[in-house]
Amino acid sequence: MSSSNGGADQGLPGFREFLPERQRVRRAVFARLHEAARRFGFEEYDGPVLEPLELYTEKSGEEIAGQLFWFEDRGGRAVALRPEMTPTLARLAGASASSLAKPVRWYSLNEQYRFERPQKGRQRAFTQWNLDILGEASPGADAEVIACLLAGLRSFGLGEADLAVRVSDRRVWTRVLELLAVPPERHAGLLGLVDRMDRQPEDERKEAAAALLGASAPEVLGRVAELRTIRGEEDLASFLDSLTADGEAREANAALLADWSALRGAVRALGLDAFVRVDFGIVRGLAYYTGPVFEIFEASGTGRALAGGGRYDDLIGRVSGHPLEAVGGALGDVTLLDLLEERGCLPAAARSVDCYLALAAEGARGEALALAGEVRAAGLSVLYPFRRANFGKLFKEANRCGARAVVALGEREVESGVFPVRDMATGREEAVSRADLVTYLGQLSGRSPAAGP
RNA sequence: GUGGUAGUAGCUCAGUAGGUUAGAGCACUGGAUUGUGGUUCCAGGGGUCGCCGGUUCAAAUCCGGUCUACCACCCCA
Repeated sequence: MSSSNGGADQGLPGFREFLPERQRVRRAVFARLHEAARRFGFEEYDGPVLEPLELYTEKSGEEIAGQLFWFEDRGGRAVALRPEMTPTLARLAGASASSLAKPVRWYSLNEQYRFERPQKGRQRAFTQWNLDILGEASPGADAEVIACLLAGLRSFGLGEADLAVRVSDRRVWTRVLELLAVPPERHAGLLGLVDRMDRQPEDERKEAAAALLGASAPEVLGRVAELRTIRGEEDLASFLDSLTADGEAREANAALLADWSALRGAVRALGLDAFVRVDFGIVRGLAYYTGPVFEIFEASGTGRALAGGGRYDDLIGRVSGHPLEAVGGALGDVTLLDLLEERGCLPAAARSVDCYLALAAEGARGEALALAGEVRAAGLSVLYPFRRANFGKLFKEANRCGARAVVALGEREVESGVFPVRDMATGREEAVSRADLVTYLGQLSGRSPAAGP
């Protein structure tokens, strides 16, 4: 609830809080992402939350600082909360590039920060799942990254009807713009227009294009619009060749297409063709991509991006001085959780405890605590009440805690040394002697007794 | 940074010709239930109606500001 005036009682905008009920679900979601990474042989790494500001400004220019959480530390050094993992990864990988056995598959799942206005699907602090394959230039690596991201999403029950991977390629764009004689320094501006093509009014776009390209704007815009409609390799081939009659240029086109086809082939062989479509409307920002780029969208409904990535073969060399090919992708938890909730695909995550000790007589407290110690030492989770209560209330409490088993501990049990243990799922109750209790509870919980205190 | 909409109990929300003591469901606590859970029934606690100011005999209600949230733009690594 918002209280008074945006003070310290409120928390910062864009920073979420998770009560246990919600956090359980988040943990369950993250567990599936970890699991997908494991199936694809990715190893987890992590890095600092705080980095030198230059790590980000050098790569993307000074303007980026406006979208970072950054400040001067007490030693006068400009630092920033990480807005993404890739620069950190580039440094880590670059530093050990010569001693790494390539290819490397690394992933991370951690929180990142951007100083932007929060809105649908975007917070200032968010958890992102990052996957990267380093030291491998062939398109099979790109396919693996896409496949693993899809595997993560599919593990929640999302399928072909829900997800679409739209694959583009920065080299194709660069090639087309070259053949259209667009000066290299204008590429970024034009790609920005492409990125906005669905949102920006046509006359506005024409105006911007004219400002950027002068007289050639209509011709270039027409060709660009054509490229955006291409959905297959054959169409792409004839489109590229329609831009030039030069023999050498056409050979270069063919080489590009061969690489592109190899990616499509790998995706097909991995059984993912139904998810993937060619779509040169995808440009992926303007930063450091050098090859195929992709975004994964929610196929039905709002069509917002859930994940994205691409190849960035130059970045590690630029950051670290040790060139290393790289392809990666990332998936954020904000859009993912929204989508899973909308679809009813959130993993079930009920509170649970292996065993509840129903302490109905103060005289049994000593026995209960001793038992709790033994059961916990055996690796089971145990709860018991701090104050004695009637069995009715204790069973209610046990139920609320998600107890799988309840041990009745009253006057009678302490005297007799025999304890009724109730299986809360079936309602069945069995009398168990004190000596057998720990083993019995272990069997009931489905956990093998662990060693150690 | 720009624009639109909204803010009433922990949650979802009722509540305007301005008029005693601001309501419901869910959740929470207690009881029915002094040896056995989920259901049911009864009772209870919980509110400066986001905040500050203004208009008025009187403001949850009207006006201004402010904070926050949501939505869109910018941006999207």
